[in-house]
Amino acid sequence: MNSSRTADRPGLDLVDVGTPGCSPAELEGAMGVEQAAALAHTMKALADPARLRVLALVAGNEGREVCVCDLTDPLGLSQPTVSHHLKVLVDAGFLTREKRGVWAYFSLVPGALDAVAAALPGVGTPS
Amino acid sequence: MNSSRTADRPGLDLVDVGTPGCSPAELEGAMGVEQAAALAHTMKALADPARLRVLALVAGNEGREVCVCDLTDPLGLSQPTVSHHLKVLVDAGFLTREKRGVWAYFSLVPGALDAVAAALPGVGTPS
DNA sequence: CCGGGGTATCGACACTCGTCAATCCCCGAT
DNA sequence: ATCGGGGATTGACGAGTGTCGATACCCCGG
Repeated sequence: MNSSRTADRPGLDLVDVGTPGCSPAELEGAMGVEQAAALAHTMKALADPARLRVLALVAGNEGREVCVCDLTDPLGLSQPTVSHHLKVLVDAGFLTREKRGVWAYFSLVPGALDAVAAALPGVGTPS
Repeated sequence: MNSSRTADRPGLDLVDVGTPGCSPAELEGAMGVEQAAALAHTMKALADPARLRVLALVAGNEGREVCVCDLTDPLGLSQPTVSHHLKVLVDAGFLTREKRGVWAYFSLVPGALDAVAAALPGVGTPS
């Protein structure tokens, strides 16, 4: 817990003596804790170079479906690692996995990236 | 290094015999390694509940500038932790720090969030 | 029925990251 | 000049994560 905060902020010491100037809990726009955790969890799935490249590769070959063995070489990662990243992306709702026979084809969920982009705080709040 | 990949994928063995079916490096839209690393580094700054709430708080109080002591209470974090998160956000280019006297006021950089949202692979690429 | 090959899972390891207590710095006020 | 207080930095620790090798699964072809 934080202590102190006994000094007044200059130019704001007018309202009340009880409010010491830092407006302790008067801030608005506070994103809920669960909402922030959920969004952070979703963005953690994107905050990785390998996964971003996976998305770029899948997005760039939207017509042709992409399997795991297509990604190991361009990414320079081992097959278990690529499979792990794909699982993370599928679990986050960015990709869909369609297993036909032995091969697993991945395609990106339309609108998933846009939903994340729109959920960022302050995107539609200019000044 | 990955090995094998000797079998052909069904229905795609038509282009060339030299390409064994998984089209080793024929994928397009491959984001550069540095570019992916930079974007991932930027998104890592956003992939945290505390930092997302900081941005929401700053964005929700655009008119009133926000100092560190304003954030410790709503976030429930200690002052060093809040300062650390603010440093990360400033370093990532999402916030600007303006120190007037003893107090440090933070305001968000307009367009920074939108730039990240636009840099996501496949945002403007619907099918 | 058996073998091969693509894929997913497991265990382990190294590295990064979020958090706090303690401390230091720096500016304004007295 | 001295004091007080807001903010940044340091050091440390626990949790989370990316990576790989080894292995298990499972479907298809012969």
